[in-house]
Amino acid sequence: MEYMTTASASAEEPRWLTDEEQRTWRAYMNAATLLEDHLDRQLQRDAGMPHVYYGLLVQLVEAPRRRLRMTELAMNAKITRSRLSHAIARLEKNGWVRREDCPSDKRGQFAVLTDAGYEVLSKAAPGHVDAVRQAFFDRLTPEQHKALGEAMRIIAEGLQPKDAGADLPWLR
Amino acid sequence: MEYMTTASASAEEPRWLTDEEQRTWRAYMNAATLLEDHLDRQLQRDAGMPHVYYGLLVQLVEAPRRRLRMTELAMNAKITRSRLSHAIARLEKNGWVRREDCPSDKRGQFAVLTDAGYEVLSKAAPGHVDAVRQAFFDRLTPEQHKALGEAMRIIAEGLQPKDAGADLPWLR
DNA sequence: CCCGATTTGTTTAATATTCAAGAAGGGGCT
DNA sequence: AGCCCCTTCTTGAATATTAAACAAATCGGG
Repeated sequence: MEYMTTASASAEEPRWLTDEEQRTWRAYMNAATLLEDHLDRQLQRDAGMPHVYYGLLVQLVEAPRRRLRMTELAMNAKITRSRLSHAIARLEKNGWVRREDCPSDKRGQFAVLTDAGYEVLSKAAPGHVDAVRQAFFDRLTPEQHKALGEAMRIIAEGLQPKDAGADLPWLR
Repeated sequence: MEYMTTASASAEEPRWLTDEEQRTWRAYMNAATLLEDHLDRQLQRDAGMPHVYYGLLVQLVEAPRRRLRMTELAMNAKITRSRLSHAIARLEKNGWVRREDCPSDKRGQFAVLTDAGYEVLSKAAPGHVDAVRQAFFDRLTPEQHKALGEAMRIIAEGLQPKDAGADLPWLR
């Protein structure tokens, strides 16, 4: 009951969320859920792929020579290597990405954006930007935008500690 | 290329994101991805269910007589009825929820939190609150907290318009 | 050089979600 | 009643993700 304000029977009384914190947390969860659903739907309709897959193509198009090592791509996208393997397999089947061996490390693989991948990205980008703007930026004041950006940077940083044994998705 | 700053070949030049907007959007996506992964992992480990399922139990424990109609529960959780049907089936198999017919509408079903469901929720709640605090609230100033809450409320509202034909998950 | 530990990436199975379709009841209408 | 349309919820198949295990290559000492 992450939201409970009342007492409980635990040994060390947990610091339950205040009403204000609950309201913020639920607003965050609701917005995050609806937003991801919205963008998934838009991209599935207009580009034939979910939002995460689209994000992978974006990472690739921005990378030097349009290619990235699998682990680096997983790190940029904040996902596991397993998930990435499956995703790249699907994108490869679509002809939007191909794999290449890494010359310097025989274990390594590059994911490379193909011309067809570049095409589908170019076609989908304007509609996606519109969707993001309409749902997100167009509704926020500059102050809210700024505060939200800083807050999210802090949270993202906090969830990827530099520690040795940190449980990060791309190292699992 | 939702992040592109450069020109493109589209008919109406899309309003690409500014650098600042790109930074905010990526920070948001990174934080949201890492946060969901973090909470899913914590709850899977400590309660044997993903974060969304936990959220369903929370909705039920707060509802009168610990029960909600399927559509209402889907609406509260911002998910599709199909997804909810599958989720409740799983929670039912665990003995944490049971279904009941609605007397006034023979199509209707209630999802009801069982005592076992209440137990698992009570045991998991403190650890979950800790995780949310540590990843989220403990890192934000009161000002950031406030701004973020307002921003997310606006975004969530914007994504569930009152319009007749709106494409909302629980009406699909 | 050799060995054990680590890194890299994939694979299989289990689980979860989406998508399209459909069964069944409700409600308004003639 | 009969008809049509809408709402409610579920189902089965396709897709996506997680979890656990693994092969192969690299790395760091001895």
